[in-house]
Amino acid sequence: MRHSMVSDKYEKISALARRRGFFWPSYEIYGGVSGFINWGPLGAVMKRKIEDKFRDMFLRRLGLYEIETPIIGPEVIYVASGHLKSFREAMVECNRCKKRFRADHLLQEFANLPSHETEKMTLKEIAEALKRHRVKCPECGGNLSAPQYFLTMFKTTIGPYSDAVGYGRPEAAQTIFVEFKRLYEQVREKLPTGFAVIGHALRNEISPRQGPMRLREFTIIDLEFFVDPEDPCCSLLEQVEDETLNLVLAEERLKGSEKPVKLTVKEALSKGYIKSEWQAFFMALAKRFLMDLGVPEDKQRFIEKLEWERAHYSSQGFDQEVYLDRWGWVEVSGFNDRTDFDLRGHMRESGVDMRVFKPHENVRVRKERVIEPVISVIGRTFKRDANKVLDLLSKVNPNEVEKQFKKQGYYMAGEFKILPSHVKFVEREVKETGRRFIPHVIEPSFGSDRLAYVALEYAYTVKDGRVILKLPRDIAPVQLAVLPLVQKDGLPEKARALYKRLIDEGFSVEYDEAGSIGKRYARFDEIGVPLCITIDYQTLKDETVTIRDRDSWRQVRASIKSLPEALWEYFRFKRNFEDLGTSL
RNA sequence: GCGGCCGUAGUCUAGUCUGGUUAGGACAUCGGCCUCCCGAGCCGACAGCCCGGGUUCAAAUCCCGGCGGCCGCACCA
Repeated sequence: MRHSMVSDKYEKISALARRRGFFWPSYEIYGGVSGFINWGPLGAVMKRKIEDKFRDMFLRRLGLYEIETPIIGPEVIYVASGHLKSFREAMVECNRCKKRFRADHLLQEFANLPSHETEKMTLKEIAEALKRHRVKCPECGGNLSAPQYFLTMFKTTIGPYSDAVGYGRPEAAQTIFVEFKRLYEQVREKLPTGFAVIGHALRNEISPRQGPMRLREFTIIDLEFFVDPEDPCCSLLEQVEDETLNLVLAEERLKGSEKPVKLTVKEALSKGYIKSEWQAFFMALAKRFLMDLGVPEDKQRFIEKLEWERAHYSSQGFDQEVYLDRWGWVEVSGFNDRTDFDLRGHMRESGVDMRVFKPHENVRVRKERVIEPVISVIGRTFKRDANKVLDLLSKVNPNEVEKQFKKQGYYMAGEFKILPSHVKFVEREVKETGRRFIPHVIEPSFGSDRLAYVALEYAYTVKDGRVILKLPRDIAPVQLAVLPLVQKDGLPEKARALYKRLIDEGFSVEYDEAGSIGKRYARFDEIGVPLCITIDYQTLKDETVTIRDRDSWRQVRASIKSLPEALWEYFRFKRNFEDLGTSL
């Protein structure tokens, strides 16, 4: 961290963003509330174009789908997802110096309790343990307050006078899991398949700062990709297998180093560093995504999360980080193997079977040894409990029962002693038409606001003391500016006609005749308009215009007639600037 | 949430210590003049003491509280 009196890039970008309408803090006229920002006229368009780029790369091209779901959800959802338990921390405050600490950290440090133990403790148990081990404030030795939970979900009630508790979603993922059964039917029971939500999420951060980087309300892009755990191969791997990734592995981090290794996707998988092929695939895609947003590959890395850093649902996780001028490495996306954790949780709480059925290629007939209870004997022996016993026996493993019979002459099914006379073992033919299982989930998740900020930071350049936002042409909020060279001799009229024409062709265009031509170029450079089209005296003679490139300030001359098609190709990266006309 | 520093037009800033005329300037913006390709020049306009309370004849200035920002601590599932 730097103590800069000189303003850093973040400050410069914030100032520009506020002045020109990319982003700024919300509710400023009432003093502002930290953790909330507005995206302005330019920022909202740019952010939407970034989200559209995600839609193109991750959904359209892969045949996956986007859905739109509510932000508020009933409490049970966050019971099932584990957030109500995990999305909070027991904290204590020192009565003397007022410093606050995580209670579990204190217990681990001063009472030598392992983390898996402190994790399970209730508030009461934590309070007792703190007392028992005489834990004091590690800073000043003062007495600590009773532990209290701080829940980082926004809580509300649903309906008037209702005691139905609801929460703002801290991630959009749960709204997908909850609907999985129906969605799976709608895509005609296809696996693998995936659904994305691009929408707001809420997290009641204790003390958010850092402008658009850490918000209480932000746009999350969650893609939940469902796979058969027994068929985890990625069918699209060849598209990315030679893509290189900068990986900071957990084993390296445990040694206290953050040295990245540069490996191809293929290598990272074969060495077992990335456990899931689909995870690796999405990471590679994310790398390309960020490169397309202007972040060079050496400013990107994937850092493997250590066990205790991972979310409660994750079995392996990488964060994609981008190097930023002010904060160093900052997370822009996360890749988690969520296994069947979430669907299993919703099965448990709702009682709905979320398993999918996958038919075998051929119906298999298998001989199976099963337990057949001798009902008459069981009835006589267990009387009232007979049904309970039958239920238990239907779930036991026959081989295990047989083993116990051989070993000790009986088998304990719960509290009931089963004797060999209670059951028969029979060979039965079982037709296996398929299998039922809970799909596993690979989740790429992006913070849209961070992506937008990152794109701005990497676009921000200074040339001859002037700011140029070198935004990739497909996310620039304004595509074209049409400018009469001077404000007389019929040039404005000619320019306005061209402006209308280009608007009609579907471009986002600005018209501007105020001030000198240089001043206007500068203004449009500052908001990242890729091309300026200038109407000059030559235009009046031969219907040609100059097109000026934002980044090189070079110009070409082109006929008005050729513009619409050429420009469409340019903005789809099918044509270079030099090929828009003849060089000047 | 704690501590330190800070808060004057859209932006940057003078003035605050030592209370006192109409809060001064620059850039930006808008209008006009000028202008044949890179924030040119001239004229004019718009626009400000974070909010609340207190002290005082008088508060941008002193005091208290709040809000916000930056940095550090903590937090970031």
